[in-house]
Amino acid sequence: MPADAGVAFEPRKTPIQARSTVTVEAISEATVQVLLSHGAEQLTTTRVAERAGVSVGTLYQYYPNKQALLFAVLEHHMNNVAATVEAVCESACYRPLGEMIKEMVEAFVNAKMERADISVALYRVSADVGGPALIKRISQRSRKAVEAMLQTAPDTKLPPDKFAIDIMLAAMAGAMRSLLEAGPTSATVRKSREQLVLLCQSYMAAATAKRG
Amino acid sequence: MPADAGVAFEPRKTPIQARSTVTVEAISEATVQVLLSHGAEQLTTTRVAERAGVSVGTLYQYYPNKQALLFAVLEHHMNNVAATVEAVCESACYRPLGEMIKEMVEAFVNAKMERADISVALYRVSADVGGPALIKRISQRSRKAVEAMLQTAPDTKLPPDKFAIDIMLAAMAGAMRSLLEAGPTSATVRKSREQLVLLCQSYMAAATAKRG
DNA sequence: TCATTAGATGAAGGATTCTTCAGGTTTGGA
DNA sequence: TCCAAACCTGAAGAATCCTTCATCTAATGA
Repeated sequence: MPADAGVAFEPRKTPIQARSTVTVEAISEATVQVLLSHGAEQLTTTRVAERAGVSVGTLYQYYPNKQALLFAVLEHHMNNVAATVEAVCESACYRPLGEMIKEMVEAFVNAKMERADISVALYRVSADVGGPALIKRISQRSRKAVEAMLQTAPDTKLPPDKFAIDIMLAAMAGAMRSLLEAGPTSATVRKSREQLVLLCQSYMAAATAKRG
Repeated sequence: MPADAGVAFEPRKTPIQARSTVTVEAISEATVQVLLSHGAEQLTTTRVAERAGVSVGTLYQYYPNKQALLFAVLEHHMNNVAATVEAVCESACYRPLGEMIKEMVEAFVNAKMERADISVALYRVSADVGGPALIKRISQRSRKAVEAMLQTAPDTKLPPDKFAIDIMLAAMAGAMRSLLEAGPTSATVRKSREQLVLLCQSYMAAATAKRG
């Protein structure tokens, strides 16, 4: 059985006073900072607390354990990206298929690049914290958003396949991961974004029969 | 700086007698077994040695540290997959573009599925062992093989772009990872393989101008 | 003002793991 | 047969790290 079965991830205490709200945010931000400066391997609860300017005990008042802390940061980051994609999906309804895809893919790439360093740091953490399960959950949300958008496309005949959308999103995310981990230049990013758009466009065009 | 900077990965001693060759293989295999039965988190050098039927000391005679052990297993697995892809690329030269891609993608999917359990276990380990660097190295090998194959395609005009091939391979691997981590049924695998072929075919068709 | 609750502290407990090394066993050749 | 090299052993050293809890301080409201 996987190591992380049945560990509590829920926060232990909810901030009530303004003071503790600040503390919790400081801890969250410190986690990212430590991840960036020391790497996942060297991230200890003590170090995070230090960086946040609080004591370890305080950290454990809001996060039941180290995993929960990392999970919270991962979740926050992924929610950000997913929310961005969902927003774009809504605003791109009723446009031609190619444009929809372009908007969506570019939004995704841009959201990831916005905090490229954090993305890379979190890749290293993801596996130890139940990342795959979280990814599955969030991917599903994104898939629904994309699916809803595609159904409003004027130039497709077949209803877009759930399965195909999943594949497309996984491919997009996978290519992006590979790109981020390679430490891309801004020129590389531009070119990748363009190619990724083409990739998704051609696949979706092939997966949904065209009318005219 | 990343945690794993400057650690020795080279084997400490090379097996000479037949006895030690057996030992090293037993350790390698035991690593995979422990990975599968206990997960990456619970993998300790002592447990691996136990499973291999040797003492920890013996393990450290051939692997300088735990990372090196995991890295060796990861490298072995990835080399396997890469070699399979390269072989197929050679044998599919001079065929129409679509067929080439189909052969290549199916070979990749099949190779990954062959040892699906190991693949999943290794995903969890990859980040802690310098996986990204290894992936980069091996991807490059695969890309060259694919590139060479594509240049023999009779029905393309533009020379296939290095960059585009990288994107395609990363997308393919990323989608496959997502699939494997979801624990697919054999029906899902079949459908995914088919869709992945379509994804790569349509992208490559779009990226290389056609003649007839 | 004072009692009550929220919040913070950090030394110490407890547990685990990686890795070494001094000494024993096996192998292969002379 | 005998020795040197190869190989194996596993208890113990050493280093971390996670997490707790008794205690202290700050805020709230009556």
